[in-house]
Amino acid sequence: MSTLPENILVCLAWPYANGDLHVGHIAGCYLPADIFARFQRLRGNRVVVVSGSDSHGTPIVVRADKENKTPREVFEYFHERFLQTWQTLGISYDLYTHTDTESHHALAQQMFRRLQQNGYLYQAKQKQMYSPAQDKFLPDRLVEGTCPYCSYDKARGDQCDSCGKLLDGTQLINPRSRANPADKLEVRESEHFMFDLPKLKDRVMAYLGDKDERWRSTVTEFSRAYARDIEPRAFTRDLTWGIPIPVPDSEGKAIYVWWEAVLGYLTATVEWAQVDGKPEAWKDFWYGDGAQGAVKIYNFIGKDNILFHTVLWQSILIGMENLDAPWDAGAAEERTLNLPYDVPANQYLNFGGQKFSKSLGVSLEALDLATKYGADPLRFYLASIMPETKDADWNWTDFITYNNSVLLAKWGNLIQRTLSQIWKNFDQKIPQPGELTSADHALLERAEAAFESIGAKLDACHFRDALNEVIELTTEANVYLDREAPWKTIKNEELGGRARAGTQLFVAAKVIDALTVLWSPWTPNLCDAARKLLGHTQPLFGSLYVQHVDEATRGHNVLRYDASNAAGRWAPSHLQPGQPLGAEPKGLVAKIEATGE
RNA sequence: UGCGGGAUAGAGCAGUGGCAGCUCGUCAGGCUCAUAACCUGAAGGUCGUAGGUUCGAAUCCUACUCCCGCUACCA
Repeated sequence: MSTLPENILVCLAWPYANGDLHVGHIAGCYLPADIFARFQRLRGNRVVVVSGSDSHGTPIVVRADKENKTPREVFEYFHERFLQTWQTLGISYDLYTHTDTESHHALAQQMFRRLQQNGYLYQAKQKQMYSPAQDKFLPDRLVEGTCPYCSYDKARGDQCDSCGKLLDGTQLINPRSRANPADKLEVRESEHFMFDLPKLKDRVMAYLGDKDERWRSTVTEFSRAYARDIEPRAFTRDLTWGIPIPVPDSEGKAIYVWWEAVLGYLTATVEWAQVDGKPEAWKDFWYGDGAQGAVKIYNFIGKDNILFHTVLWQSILIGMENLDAPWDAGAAEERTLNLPYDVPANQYLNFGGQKFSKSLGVSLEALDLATKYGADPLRFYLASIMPETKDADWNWTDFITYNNSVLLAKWGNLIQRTLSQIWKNFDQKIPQPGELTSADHALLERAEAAFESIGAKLDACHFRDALNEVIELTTEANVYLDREAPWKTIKNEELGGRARAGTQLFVAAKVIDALTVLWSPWTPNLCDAARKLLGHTQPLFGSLYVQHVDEATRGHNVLRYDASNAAGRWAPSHLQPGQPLGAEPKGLVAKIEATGE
């Protein structure tokens, strides 16, 4: 076993700021990452969670044109929506920023220069569609024309919707601009920078070579197959809405959004360190083993992102070695950046054919659902069906059922039935236990052992497996109550009377106390509420807040995590007899009624 | 067309060579502390199709079918 604390950097995929987040995004990436981060914080590790909104790229420009707005207005709107979504769902970022900050721009250009200096960028000409009217190159998506294969006359430059063939904009017959069909397009050559990935292939393959034990096979197989036959990829695009490349006389050339978006993991860590008042702290995660012990970098993503996070991002990190100012002005010696330790990629959550929105009158937008039903029911259901090995489906009936029959009926009810007896019959205080029976010991030992076994599963990113064990222990506590029946014991001196009932309820309360920690990565709000009832005064976790960061020419809002009050520990219960309950227990979990229309 | 993943009880899923499991739902029973919540038991599957390897296959091999992702400036 490694020694604690470890430096754990949790990187979440950067959501594209051109539309709201739906439950599929949450289940695939953000929720598992948050469960993991909360668990690691409870364990006492030094955890930093970073991500941000991806603000560049064509779709944002398209949407902006359509709505008569600037790209910046579009992405800033969705960035604010994302900040709300994270706060409502409790996705606990140490820093959630975006890619249009001055510092990200500067560091992305530094990445470009460093890759160039290290010999990994070269120039090549590419044919692309050019609009004389707009005086710019058009993205293939925005070009329309007749498909050379099936003659469909509204084929897009990237793909024909009729026959499904993948196309190149220059292949279209009678190409025209989708925005302005009168515009006569020409094929022109454009000079671009290419990332010489084959040069880095051996080092990437070596990196992928020893990942079998930890990584999911869906991730390793796919990545190796791709890396084996890797080819150069374009590093620049003809786009004004992006980060300009640091090359003289290259107007209109931007860094292809993918490369600078993944770089965000690094630049956001740098920004986190600055905002946190410890500008050098990012090095503890990106260089060597860090000042305070081993470093592990995790990248949580969806399956569509695998190659970018297992091959291409690694190529950048390796290719950027020996970074200099402004990253690391004082570094004299050669330095290499740390590569991801694990890339737990999930499959997709789909909505296959469900008539969800009609029956309940809501969409599957994550912010709406969390606002309407609360974060915990949504987190719990999504975690229950989390697509770890294959695609899953959102189902309204199941959502309601999972909430009502597991979260409420098993877990909420366990708290309610136990604490209400203590409240009524034991002076609102945790009872003093007498001698423990073998059944008492068995359950208490089980609750203690759960920290080790569930912890191991969480540490290995086996979230569903871990959750099942938490539910199992919750059921065992319910079984214990049913067998022991303190409500009978207290009325029957032959069974031990009030003293024995007090012991039974003490055992149950102690297991509940442990369960509030074991459940907390999934349902943090419910668990903190339960702990208040038990009489605890400090919360398990810290809280999220928005902070405004000013730079030279513009400012931006970031989400941060304040851990100063967090008192949770991933450790067995220390609940003491005599501790007064915090309040009269009543309905911690709300029942969700099916509208039945 | 290539590369990768998936197909197991009504639904959602676990199970990588040794009697087919879990949660929910259904049916029956118990309990009455608890938000009609809790607990026990039962019914329900020829493990996508067809072959093969093996004493033995959901699990390994071959072919096929369907679904998903990548091969796109949709991150």
